[in-house]
Amino acid sequence: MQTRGTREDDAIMAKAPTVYDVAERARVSIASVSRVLRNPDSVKEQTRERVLEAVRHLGYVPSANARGLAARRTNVIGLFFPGHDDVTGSDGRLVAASGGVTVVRDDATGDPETHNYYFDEVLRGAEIEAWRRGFALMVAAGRGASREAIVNDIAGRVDGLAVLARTVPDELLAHVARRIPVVVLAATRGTDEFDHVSVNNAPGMQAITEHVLSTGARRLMYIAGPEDSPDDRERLEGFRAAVDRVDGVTVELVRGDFSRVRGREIALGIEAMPEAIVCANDQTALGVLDAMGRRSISVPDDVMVTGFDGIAAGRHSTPRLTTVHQPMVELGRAAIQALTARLDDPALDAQSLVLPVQVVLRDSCP
Amino acid sequence: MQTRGTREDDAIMAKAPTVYDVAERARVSIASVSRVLRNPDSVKEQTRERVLEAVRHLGYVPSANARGLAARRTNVIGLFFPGHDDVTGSDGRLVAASGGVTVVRDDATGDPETHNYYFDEVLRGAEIEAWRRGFALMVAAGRGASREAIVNDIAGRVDGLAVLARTVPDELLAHVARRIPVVVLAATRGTDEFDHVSVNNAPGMQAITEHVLSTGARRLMYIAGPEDSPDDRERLEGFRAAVDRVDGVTVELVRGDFSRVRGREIALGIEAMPEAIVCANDQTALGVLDAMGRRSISVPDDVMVTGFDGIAAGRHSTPRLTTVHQPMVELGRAAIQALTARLDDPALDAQSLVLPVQVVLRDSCP
DNA sequence: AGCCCAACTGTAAGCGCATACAGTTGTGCC
DNA sequence: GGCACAACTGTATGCGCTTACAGTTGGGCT
Repeated sequence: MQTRGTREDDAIMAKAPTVYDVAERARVSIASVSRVLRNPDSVKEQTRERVLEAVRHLGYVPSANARGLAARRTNVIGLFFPGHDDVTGSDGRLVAASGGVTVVRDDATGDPETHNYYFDEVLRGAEIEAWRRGFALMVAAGRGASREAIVNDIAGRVDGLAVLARTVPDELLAHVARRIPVVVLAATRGTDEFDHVSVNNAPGMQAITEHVLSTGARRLMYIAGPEDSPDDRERLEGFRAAVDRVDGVTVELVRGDFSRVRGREIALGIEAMPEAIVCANDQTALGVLDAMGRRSISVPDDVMVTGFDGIAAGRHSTPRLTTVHQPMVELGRAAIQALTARLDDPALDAQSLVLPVQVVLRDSCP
Repeated sequence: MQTRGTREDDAIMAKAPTVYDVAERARVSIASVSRVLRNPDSVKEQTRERVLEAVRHLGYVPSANARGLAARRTNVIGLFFPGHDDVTGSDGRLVAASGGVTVVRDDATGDPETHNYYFDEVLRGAEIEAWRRGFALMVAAGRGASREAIVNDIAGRVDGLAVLARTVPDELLAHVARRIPVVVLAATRGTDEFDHVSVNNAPGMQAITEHVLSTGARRLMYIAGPEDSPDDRERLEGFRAAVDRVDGVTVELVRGDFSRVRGREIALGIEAMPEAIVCANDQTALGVLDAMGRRSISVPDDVMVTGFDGIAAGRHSTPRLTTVHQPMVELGRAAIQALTARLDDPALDAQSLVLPVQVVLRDSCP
């Protein structure tokens, strides 16, 4: 029965072919089809060819579900992080306005970016490492209400789950952890039994603060992040450690929220300008730079500014931002590594990996 | 048989509980367990409570594999995009240098970012839309050699696949498309039968070029992207269309590669400075701005510069970059929408959605 | 020629769930 | 009190694959 290629080529996926279909066409058993796909060397070449021909001809793609069920593992790793709030187009209807081009003028007064580069970088690291190790990567962001459903859903789909600190309620995490290994990112180990991967927040902040103090500055402002952030807490500790070792330092502590807008707001409101503003993250520091630019206050001459994170935008800001670079991509990779290590050996002790950071001196505090 | 909670709570996942375990504990059939999870209202409240208690007590999380197999759909959508080349730590060993903080000075001569924000944005849009519609999102980047394996792998795991143009060989895509719907991003429809989602490249570039010409500029340089990019081709068309409608315009066309480094290189090498440099994307334009800064050539007074994409970095560059904003997040969302539309109705005609763009006037070409 | 063993290949039993269909129970009504 | 029917619940099957185990084949030996 000869079939013209085109005939089946544009068939509208009447029914996805299965091992049975392939086996029938190749005149072998389904076991042989499975072998050709999983362990080609265990099949005679001639048989293998017949099977592969059938695979190609039928457009066969094995079902990962069936495979996962039979093999008892999915080969997928999940990454869960705090959600980008769904601001854009809340009703979700897109209009195809083909031919539509509008022109607007952006005078820099509009809403600043809300985007957090941090997660992109972590995600990139995770993606690279996961596929390198033969795992697919599934991503999910925390949506307020449906968080539990999503976490449960993803937990049933993966062999292991990496979660950003504070994005999943402890109880839910504990529930999930009974089924698959969980690694927590950006938090050092507390009393829980999970693996952790974090960066050297306190020593990093301490080092950059010491650098600031080494310039002779004594009147400092510290713009912190949200109180429930473990990262923020550690950074503040590092800052205090540095400050406490030097006499005659005055500190004004302001609570920010890690955002650029808030950094700008705060900096616009400063009356008695300090000699240096140490920010808990880069976004905040960039907001401060925005404000100083607007107020025509020279950085670093009138006030020095430092950040923390090492996001790309800081390399191109005006002035270029002095900061502590944390290895975000490595963080993602390390999470996957920790997870695969535990999958290989579930009996491993819970580990807590702390990645090194780097103080990067640029123009905002030379 | 009473069991103290703690006993099982810290069990090291001896074996993930299944519906059978839950059913046994709740003294119901597995069908009822399944109903409680999928369709709670179809079960008497009292029974439901017993089941939920068992779920909680046992730490039960349903297997998506088994569910997907039985239900014949995975509820996962895949996103495939060109890979970030795996540059960092090629051997993959991480050293936990806890306590390690190094200090470096960054004088802006080092390697510029290689990172492409474009994909991050698209990914974000896809992620939002997928989960909103009840699909999980699986991401994969194209790795040179193993591309075929990865695409096949992911194809077996998802109900639909979104692919960035030119990242997957046609033949492979055709193979996959016989099993699941495929939508191609950032390319208008050619001869294939896939759904497409793209942006209004040509009209957008035409509009911004017209704006440049409206300032009176007549000697232009155009820095294009790689030749095999459909986006680039369309933008160049738009540029030409604008230029052709005005007399006395001279154009020098240079071939770039969409990267910031290359943009800088090219701009550093310019001898006869044009009145305006129109770039095929923002990264290139930012590189040009870098170069002009270094050469102390004033933008826009001595030369105007425009980009295309609307990445966040352009909002904060010096000077702020005039560009064409393309809705990257919307692109990702639209891809998911197209996919779900086709899943709902496989008989749909292949559609080609073109999203509108927006010319954003900022300081580099006011 | 007969035997043994290596190299293949086939058979069959699940993996954990959804669901059609077949009970079972409880309620309102005559 | 008995019947019809609604509201639940249980039984049984199959989704598409992996894999232990049981054939089958053929070549090298004696």
